[in-house]
Amino acid sequence: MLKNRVKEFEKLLSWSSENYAHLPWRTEVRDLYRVLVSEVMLQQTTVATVLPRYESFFEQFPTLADLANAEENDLALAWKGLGYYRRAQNLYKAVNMIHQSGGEFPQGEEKLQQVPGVGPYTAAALTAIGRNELALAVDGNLQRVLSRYFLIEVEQGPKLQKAVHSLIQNKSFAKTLEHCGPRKFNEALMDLGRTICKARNPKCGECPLADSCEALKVQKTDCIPVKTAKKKVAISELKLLRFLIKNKQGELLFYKKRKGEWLKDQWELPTAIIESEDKDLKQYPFAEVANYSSQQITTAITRYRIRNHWKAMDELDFRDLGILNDRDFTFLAWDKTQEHISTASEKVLNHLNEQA
DNA sequence: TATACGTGGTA
DNA sequence: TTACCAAGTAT
Repeated sequence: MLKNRVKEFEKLLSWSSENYAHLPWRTEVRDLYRVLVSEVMLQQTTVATVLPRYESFFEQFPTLADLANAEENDLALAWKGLGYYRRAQNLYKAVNMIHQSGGEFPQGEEKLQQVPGVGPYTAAALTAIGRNELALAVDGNLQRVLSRYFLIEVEQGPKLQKAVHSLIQNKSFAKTLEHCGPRKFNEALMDLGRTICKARNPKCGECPLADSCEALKVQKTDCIPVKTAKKKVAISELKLLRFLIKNKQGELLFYKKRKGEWLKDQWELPTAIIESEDKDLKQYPFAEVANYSSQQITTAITRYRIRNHWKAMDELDFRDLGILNDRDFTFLAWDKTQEHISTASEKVLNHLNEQA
């Protein structure tokens, strides 16, 4: 019965030929290095966030060898603002591994997954989109589109990802994929998921697959993919104080975040917790300090909403607080430095700069 | 298997 | 404003 779907997927390709998103990484010829970088950049990130950084990244690191031979700090700087900074650290490991083994990417999804930062999705994307070989790159879009289309009522998460990926085990489905062209097929499904078969308010009226969509037939597009039963982690309020400690040159004091902390290897303004709903939070020391800014800058990280306040202080007075004793501190000209300063610290400083 | 990991946009 | 969403992976 899947056989009957072939014609339906031809409608998808026909739709795609009219509505194909001409994104900068969708070149005629694909360089696996570029595919890897774009796939990693796009993980859990919007296209709009990646767009302004994509070209400049490859001006700076044109080839895999260039990135492998670069200073890791330069990669970290190029990644600024993209979030999930571990991705950049894994990407650096990945290109070095591949560079040292001759510059060729491993063959097959299984071996590709041995590359740092490459999981089931990226391995399949390198194969299907990069190499145009038979694979199904099951990201959030494909999970949503295909679980609706085939009415796969498996709870969202790794189980659904596997269930959708297993469609490729079906000979008829695989044949269709091959017939359409793995790259074309995967990209068409992604475009459909992003623009039509959206998580909220899908535009089924404009969908080329509407005639044969099982979820639409039974009016279940709203409840597929099936939401997980477990309750969502609550957002926790956090009030931080950022200390502004200047030396005679007007540079500010920063410290480097360690392994196991948020924003590992980034420089941050000396920071203390003023208030926290999460009493066990160990990211910063607690401190009782008076007379800090009444204004605040709001930031967020994982499940914390952060209200950032600030306070100018002498270095000696700061030392008297007795917090962050054993840290790697340095004075930096924050707006000129080639060091990686955290987004939150920069936001506070930019705000103060604009006021001045 | 559940949780951690950033950030910006939208309803 | 809150809640959710966006081309996942590592542990």
